[in-house]
Amino acid sequence: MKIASWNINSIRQRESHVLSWLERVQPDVLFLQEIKCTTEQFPALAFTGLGYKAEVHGQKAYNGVAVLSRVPFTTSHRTLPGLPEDDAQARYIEIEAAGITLIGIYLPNGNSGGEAGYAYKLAWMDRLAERIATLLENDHEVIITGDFNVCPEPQDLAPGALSANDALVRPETRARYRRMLWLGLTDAIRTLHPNSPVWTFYDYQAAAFERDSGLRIDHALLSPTLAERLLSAAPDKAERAKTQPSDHVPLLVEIS
DNA sequence: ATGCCGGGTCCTACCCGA
Repeated sequence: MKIASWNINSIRQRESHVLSWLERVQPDVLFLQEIKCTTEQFPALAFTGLGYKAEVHGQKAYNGVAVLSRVPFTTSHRTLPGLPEDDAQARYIEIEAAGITLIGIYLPNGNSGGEAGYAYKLAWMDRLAERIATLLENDHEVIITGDFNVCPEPQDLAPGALSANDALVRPETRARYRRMLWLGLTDAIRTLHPNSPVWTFYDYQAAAFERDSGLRIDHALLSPTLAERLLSAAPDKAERAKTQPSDHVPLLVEIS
């Protein structure tokens, strides 16, 4: 089973990129983040032709997540359980397919909106850990993938790419990421690439891609029995070299 | 480089991303 994630930075700008990537890679499930459109504006029909059914949680202008699946699935949640009822940010989608709970997230960046913006990020991470704990307590097999906006460790950012107090690397951010690992989840990409730089994002500015100056902020976390079935996990760097790319590259995880 | 690009929208100067 091939499970993928991609922060696409506007699906309307990059529909053709997604279509060609689906044709080439043939994932069973692809989670998308930052679709930057409403549910109604999402080009679901374009993917139906390739055999993918879409579930979309859109929002005007910002955020927005979706999942495309060519295997049968049911949708269990479109918002992160535990968040306030009036939270309108489209950042979470959870489905059941092939006996697995699959979660796609666009975790808040936390650098805008001052301390309140950062507190929102931390609260979101707390609710996410609670959701994962509940699923694991109920013996679900779980994969959670998406744009986490977290560089888990110092080797997860190129030298000089971020300041020490950036919300992606602050100690409180990293502590909450570690808490998810300590619940029993495995970081699929780092587990299979323990000692090499792995980037999933390259800034559009200052020729970051050409300088190989990136961040590892998109992740795939697996529950224990899924981790035992892990075959491969890697970002698809070639997508970033294409014309008008997203600033993130797709991740692909393969499970036996 | 606390925004150098590249999305978005109150259509055009400004907000946001990482």
